[in-house]
Amino acid sequence: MSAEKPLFPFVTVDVALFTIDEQRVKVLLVKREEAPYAGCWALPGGALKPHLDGTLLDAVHRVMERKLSASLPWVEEVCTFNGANRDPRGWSLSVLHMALFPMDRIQAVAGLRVSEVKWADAELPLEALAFDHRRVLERAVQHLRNSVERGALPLQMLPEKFTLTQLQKTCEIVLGKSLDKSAFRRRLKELHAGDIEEIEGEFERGVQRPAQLWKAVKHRQ
Amino acid sequence: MSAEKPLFPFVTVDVALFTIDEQRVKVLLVKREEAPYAGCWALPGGALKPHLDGTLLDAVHRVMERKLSASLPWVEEVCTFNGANRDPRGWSLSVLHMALFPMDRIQAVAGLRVSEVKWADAELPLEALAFDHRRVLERAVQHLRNSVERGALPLQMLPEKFTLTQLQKTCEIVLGKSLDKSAFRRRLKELHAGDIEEIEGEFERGVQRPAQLWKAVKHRQ
DNA sequence: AGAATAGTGTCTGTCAGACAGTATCGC
DNA sequence: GCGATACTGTCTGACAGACACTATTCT
Repeated sequence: MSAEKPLFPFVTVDVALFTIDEQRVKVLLVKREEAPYAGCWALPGGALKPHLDGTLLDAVHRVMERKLSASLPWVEEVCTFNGANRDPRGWSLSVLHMALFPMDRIQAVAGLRVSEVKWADAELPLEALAFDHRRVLERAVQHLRNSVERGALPLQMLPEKFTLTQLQKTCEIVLGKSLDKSAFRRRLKELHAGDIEEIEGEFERGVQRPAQLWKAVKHRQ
Repeated sequence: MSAEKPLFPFVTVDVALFTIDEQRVKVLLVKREEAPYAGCWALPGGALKPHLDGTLLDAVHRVMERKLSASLPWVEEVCTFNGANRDPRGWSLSVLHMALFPMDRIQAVAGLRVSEVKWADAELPLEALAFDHRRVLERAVQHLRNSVERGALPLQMLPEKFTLTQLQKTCEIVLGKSLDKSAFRRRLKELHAGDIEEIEGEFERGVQRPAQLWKAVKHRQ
């Protein structure tokens, strides 16, 4: 019950917010303004505020809306990182969440405060991150990849209207390997018939045969 | 910052401890002695004590050792249950863990304090459980099943020495469906060559051809 | 016509379930 | 030998990757 041995741990949420840009998986990083690790890049996150947040998910949305001025279309709990020694301020418990962000709205975020927020390559975390966020980020990337590997569609990374080729390319970038077009579409028809639907009469045009546009079918998350 | 709106949530660990008995998946329940839900059966668990526990996993082991007089051979974090309203005492965050227990040591636990601890059928949770533990248990069962479905072997539910038929039967009980012997063993050879090994010269004998005994290869968890 | 990409059909090798066959014990 | 279960080999159907073919636009 002394100051060094508090009865409660710090409870925080950390968010790995992923999108796709320049053919790479990107993650949102913020520059820490306060100690510890002031000036270091870190995953966005913040302390749970029981008087404001009904659930941890509420905390995630509250914290991220301040940083994004936009709401998150998809959030998923991944796991916790906890212990007496991972934060110099004391016993901390942080719950990692993975979130997805549409690639066509990157600018709305990146343009905000360039010196404080940036989209970094999620798979080349060259620089040091605050706390144990390097490990945390690795787990989040792994979670994303596993989800797609098991057949989940990262629809929330895409624009509202997208082509199947875009969807496939997104999966390929996440997985880091190329997929067969025919097999990919066969699987879509068999397993994801209820997740996406054609937008009748709308096509993406270019120097080629027009591509059917699709949209995600809204499920409650 | 008032008494009604504390700055910190309760942080607890809950444990779904599974084993196999009478051809069924069983889970350990304890009878609550204190309010709220006094007299109700619940999943074992307890509050994190930052001055005693280096990590949440330490808390799990500390809490369970008091109830089992035995250590847990396998513990895995599953997910959190949290919110302002799930515990009448206030904002609570409990981290669910799944643990496995060897079927040949059930008695060592069940015999302790029969009125306070019992092994209940994990898939027929007929009676009401304290808090939201019914949902919590469902998630834990689902986690166990998913793991085995994806190919994990629930080796920690088995005795130290076991036959492949026992291992297969255990998987079948968890999955709730029968498996093909030939395919099961083929997969063991291909994917789990490093996880189990024969105990040379040791066999399970009965009114039949003796069955080779195997043991789990120790990995750090 | 030719380039470019969308979208589809077919082939084929791989893998997993089905099932039958062989092996080895107790009685 | 018979019952019982351990263990193994082969067949086959489903599925997924490979790849080629057709379709439709712009230039």
